[in-house]
Amino acid sequence: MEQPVNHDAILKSLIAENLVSDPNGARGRLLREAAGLFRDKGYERTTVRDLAAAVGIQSGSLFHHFRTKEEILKAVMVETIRLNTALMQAAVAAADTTQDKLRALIRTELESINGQTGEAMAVLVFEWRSLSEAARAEVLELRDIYEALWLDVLGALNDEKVVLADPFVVRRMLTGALSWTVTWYRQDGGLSLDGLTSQVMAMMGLGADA
Amino acid sequence: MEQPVNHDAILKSLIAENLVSDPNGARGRLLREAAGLFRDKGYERTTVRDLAAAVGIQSGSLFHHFRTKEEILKAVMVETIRLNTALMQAAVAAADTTQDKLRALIRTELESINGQTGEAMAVLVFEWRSLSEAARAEVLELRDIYEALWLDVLGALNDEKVVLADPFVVRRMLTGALSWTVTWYRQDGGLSLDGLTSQVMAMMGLGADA
DNA sequence: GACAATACCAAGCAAGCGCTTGGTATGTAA
DNA sequence: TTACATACCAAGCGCTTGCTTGGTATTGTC
Repeated sequence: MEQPVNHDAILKSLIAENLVSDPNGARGRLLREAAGLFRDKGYERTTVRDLAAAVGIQSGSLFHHFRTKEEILKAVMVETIRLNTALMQAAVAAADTTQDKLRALIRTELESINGQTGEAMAVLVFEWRSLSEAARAEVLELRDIYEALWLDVLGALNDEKVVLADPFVVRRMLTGALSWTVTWYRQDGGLSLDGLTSQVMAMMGLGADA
Repeated sequence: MEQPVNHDAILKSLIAENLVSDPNGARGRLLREAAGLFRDKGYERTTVRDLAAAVGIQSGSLFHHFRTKEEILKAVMVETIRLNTALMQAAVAAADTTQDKLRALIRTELESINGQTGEAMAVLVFEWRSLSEAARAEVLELRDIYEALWLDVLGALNDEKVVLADPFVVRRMLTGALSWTVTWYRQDGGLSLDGLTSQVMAMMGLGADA
């Protein structure tokens, strides 16, 4: 029965802590456009000239804000994880039962992927290979915090014998299933995000629930 | 209780029909190496020089076998779908109950992704964007046949009220979940492909079953 | 109003890209 | 033996790529 946590408030506090760029600022706008381009064309196919054109500057001027193209990709990923971790934490905290917490996690991740910030989330999932070894390690560290949220809830459901499969395996299956929605789900179709969430729950044999 | 269908026999008959290249021939060897490189580095990051070096020829000589680099990607995808469709059909035909058929589909797809031919299967899933519009349409046509196999079985399970969620949605969730295994599952770990299949069934609330 | 820092432009470099070209061995058939 | 196709090499063309450089507006600070 979670009231959708205030997305804007969380975003604002992250901006205040300098953990996420203000989407109105130059840097934030670039990251937003970059996320969109990376999702649509892939990191490799997106040129620095594409990126620059998207925010209306010359390609060389990009390197005043970022040292390399890869640094842009990394920034997109890091800020996306930070935002979504915060959103997840709030959503889980607002839910009562364990099953509700799972529902909240699924719903929030679906929203992260298919909502306004979805472009960045898709990049996080599909452009992994384009990160250098060093950057990958850094991003992974943040990702672990995010994943721990899931494993806590799935572990509890396993203890309650509501979900019988291994929590690690279930989480990984859900990662694939939910992120894959970016390739086919359209919010303006006949299925709402809540409806999609219910379908996922139903697929796991979990009821319409409370 | 399906006896794993004879993989080699199916492969041979496809080669005889000229639907799949002989992996011992020059073309087949290149496609195999290409699939590996595309999976590991991505299509864009793989250069024609990489491809040529993998089979021990000069980069220019590639274009004696294929007109463009994209044609190589397309060939990898087309042949992979053809092989796996045939494998799927055999696996489904060999299973008795509907639930067994689902198990066979899951098991076969997991094997396709994580087994010997898995590299190509991963390419099929993750390098979609790199195909031109025209090639995409052609590959999609083949893919529809493959997907129909799944939808038949999932539709039947839905009629039987064994799986309550929408067959289309379930199939798409499974596509994501199963293909995502390529990023984390290692066959030499503690979990066998049969074990993994059971975990997926368990996640859907379907028993250890027959 | 002086002065630096910031944000950008215009131009272009070096490297790497997909692909072409002209030629040479090797195999097969008449 | 001649004739022709197949499978390759060596060289490199034209273009795009990420990124650099040197300079100029714009902004904030005292």
